[in-house]
Amino acid sequence: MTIYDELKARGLLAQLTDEEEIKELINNGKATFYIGFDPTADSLHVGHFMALCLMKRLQMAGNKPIALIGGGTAMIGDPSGRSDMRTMMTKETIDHNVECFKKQMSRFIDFSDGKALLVNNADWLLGLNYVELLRDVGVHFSVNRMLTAECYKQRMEKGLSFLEFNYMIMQSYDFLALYQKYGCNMQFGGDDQWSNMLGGTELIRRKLGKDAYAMTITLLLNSEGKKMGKTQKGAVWLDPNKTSPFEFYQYWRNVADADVLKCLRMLTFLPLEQIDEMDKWEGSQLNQAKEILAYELTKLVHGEEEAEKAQASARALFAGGDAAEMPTCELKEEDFLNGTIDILGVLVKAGLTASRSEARRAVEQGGVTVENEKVTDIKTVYTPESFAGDGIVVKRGKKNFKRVKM
RNA sequence: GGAUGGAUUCCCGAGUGGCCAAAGGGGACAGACUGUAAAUCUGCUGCAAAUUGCUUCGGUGGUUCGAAUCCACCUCCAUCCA
Repeated sequence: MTIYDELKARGLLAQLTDEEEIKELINNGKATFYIGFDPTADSLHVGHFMALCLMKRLQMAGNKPIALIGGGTAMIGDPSGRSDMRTMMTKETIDHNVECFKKQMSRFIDFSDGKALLVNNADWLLGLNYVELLRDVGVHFSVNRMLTAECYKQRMEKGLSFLEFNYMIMQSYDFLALYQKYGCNMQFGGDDQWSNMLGGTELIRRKLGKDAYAMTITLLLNSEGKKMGKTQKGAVWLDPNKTSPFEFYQYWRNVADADVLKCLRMLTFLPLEQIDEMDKWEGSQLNQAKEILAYELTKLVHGEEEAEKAQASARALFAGGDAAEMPTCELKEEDFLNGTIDILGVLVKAGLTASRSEARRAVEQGGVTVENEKVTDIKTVYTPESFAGDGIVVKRGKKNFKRVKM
């Protein structure tokens, strides 16, 4: 199976500028392609992960990837898919984020011996001269055309600043710069980047009279049409300090039935035959598929050892037993008042609830369990001895656990 | 710069002097049912020493016994005019 067919079978391809040409290039390892990542946070998240996987797949097929970190474009902020303006980031924050991105990326992509490149567009964007750029690049953009672009449409209602309006131009300029510097002839990105990417191919054609190609990856949406990889608390991060391997595992373990197969195809490296086999599964059997998905992804992101641990913990916990690997928190002397701490205090200290009021509600509604015993009285108190040794397991709801020690 | 409309709790959105911690919906959370799923039903959704107290309705001052509601100024947003 060719790489192109595989990508297609996995449902990764969304839009392509020239299907035949792109097929030809990537199947024969003749593509030098880039994917841009704007350092808007200090860790990559699931959305980035998908792009990195694509990079890896194409790299394995002999193509040369360029990972572009948008240290320059992040100064502007991409309006695509946003209903309001991003908060502006300082240069320092961006620089810090760029460093974090670099570290995380090198775990996934092999950058040795020029097999892949890692560049930062701050290197060429920040030094640009305004008037020169206008004359050089600005002439090739039609404002009328730009305004009809999908990525600006949503913003026409809410307002769009000139700053953000220029994002497309910067991204197009990136493509041109990479084309000239490294012979980069293709750009990949999320489907929400389509109009920005077209800007680049067009600029190259007008400026150099050469052809360059663009291809977008399907956005990972759940069955409700929302972007996956987001929780109430925010994104699911790849940084174990921001999203622990256990939480990461649990996120995938809990995806909806309707989304498991799609996730397996798009995110894992499991052979398609194996996934097609799982496609026949129904009902509660899908639970196994979820377990596989969670395990595979945790393994890819955090390594086999962490994946094993997360899986073992999850199995033990939901089977009602005890688990060695569990989020733990330690109480201190000062958490006790007159030698005791009440259940509300424990819940708050363990981070299981945000406030005592919330803790009170949880207990009153029968959602709190300590050592597998339901707590019904909000006045229940504990002494330091209760937390001695391995501590006690406090549970709020069905899926929030914490081992509380002294 | 001018005119008009607007800013309410996580989001949308009612409220236009006391009965307002603020309707309704969404989301989130908890319970039942289940398969760590979905759907459904129920509860719940500012904080706390909790039948009470405290802080919230863009900001600052003011009127009033009493302000999300009235007045003044300011900030921001939208639309139209320049």
